[in-house]
Amino acid sequence: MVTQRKTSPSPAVEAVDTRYLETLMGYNARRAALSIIEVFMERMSVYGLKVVDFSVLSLVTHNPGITSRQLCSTLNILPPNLVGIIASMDRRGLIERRPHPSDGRAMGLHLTEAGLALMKDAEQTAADLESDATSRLSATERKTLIRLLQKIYL
Amino acid sequence: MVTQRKTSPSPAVEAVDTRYLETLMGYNARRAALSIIEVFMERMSVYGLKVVDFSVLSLVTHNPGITSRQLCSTLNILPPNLVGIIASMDRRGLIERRPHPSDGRAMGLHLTEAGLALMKDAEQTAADLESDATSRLSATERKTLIRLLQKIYL
DNA sequence: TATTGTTATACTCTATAACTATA
DNA sequence: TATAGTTATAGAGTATAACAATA
Repeated sequence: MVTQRKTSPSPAVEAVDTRYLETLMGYNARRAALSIIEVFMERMSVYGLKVVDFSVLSLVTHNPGITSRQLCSTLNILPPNLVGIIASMDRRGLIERRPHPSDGRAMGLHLTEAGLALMKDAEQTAADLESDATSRLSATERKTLIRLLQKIYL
Repeated sequence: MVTQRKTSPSPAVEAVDTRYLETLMGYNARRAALSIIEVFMERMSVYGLKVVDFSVLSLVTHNPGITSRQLCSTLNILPPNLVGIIASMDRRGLIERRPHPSDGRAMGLHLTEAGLALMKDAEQTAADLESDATSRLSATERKTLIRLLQKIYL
C-alpha cells in the first residue's frame, strides 16, 4: 500500500529543481568562477601562491615598476589588504620594491630573478589549467565566452 | 630636456597592461561574477537578504519541503554555515521547519505567506537586475553566455 | 555504521578608521 | 588639500572537529 505517499501533506523533495537559479547570470557566473578557482587554488598551492598572489605577481611581471596603488585599482583590492601580500612576496624574495622614479611616496615593484623563474612555471600551470577547465568548450566557444564575460564587467 | 626620462632605469607604469590576465577564464569569470554580485548585494539589502540568503529562499520557494542537507549539497555550502541562515529566516517568519515525512532526523523547509510575498518582490528585483547587468548583451548573447558558463561548472 | 542537524571554534577574506610622509 | 602606503581592527565568509538523534 503506497496510498499514504499520495496523501502526505508535504512530500519529500526527491530531485532538487535548480532551474530558476540557473536562469540568473549572477548565479551561473559565480558557480563557474568558483569551480575554476577551486582547481586554481589547488594547483597554485605548489608555488605557495593564492589566487590574488598570482594576479599580483602576474601584473608585476607584465608591468615592471607598477605601484601598489595601481595594483589595487586594477584588481579591485583595498590598499590595507595588499600590504601583507606585497610584504610576503618581498620576504620570499620574489619581488623588489624600488623607489618610484617620479613620486617619492610610491614604490615601484619589480620581479626578482627568483620571482621570474617562479612565474614562468606558474603561468605554465595556469595555461594547463585553462585547457582543463574549458575542456568541454571548443576554441571558438572559449573565445566567445571570454568576450561575453568582458562585456559584463569591463 | 627630457633625456632623463629615456635613460631612467625603471620608468613609471603609465597604463596598466592587463592583457595577460584577460586571457584567463578564471580571471574573467571571477571579475564578471563579482561585478554582478556587487549590484545584487546592494539591491537585495532592501529585503535584508544576502546573496546566499536569496539562493536558499529561492530553492525553498521552488522546492517546498527541501532539507538542509539538500540545500547544502546543491549550493555547495557546509552544513554548519547553513544553520545560522536557516535560523535567521525562521526567526524572521519567512520559512517554517516541519518534520520530514519519512526521515525523522531531517526537517522539511517551507515558505510562509510572508516569505512568499517577500520572494515575489525579491525575484522581481533579481529579474530587473539581470537586464541591467547584461544590458550590453543581446538576448542571443545572454543565452549563449549562460549556456557556456554551465558547460564550465555543470 | 552512516547520516542529519547542530555547537563551538578557527581561519581566511574583506572593509573601515586613522596615521605618516610626500605631492 | 589630496594621495601612497601603512597599521590596527572589525566584520563577513568559509572551514574543521565533535556531538546527539535517527537511519
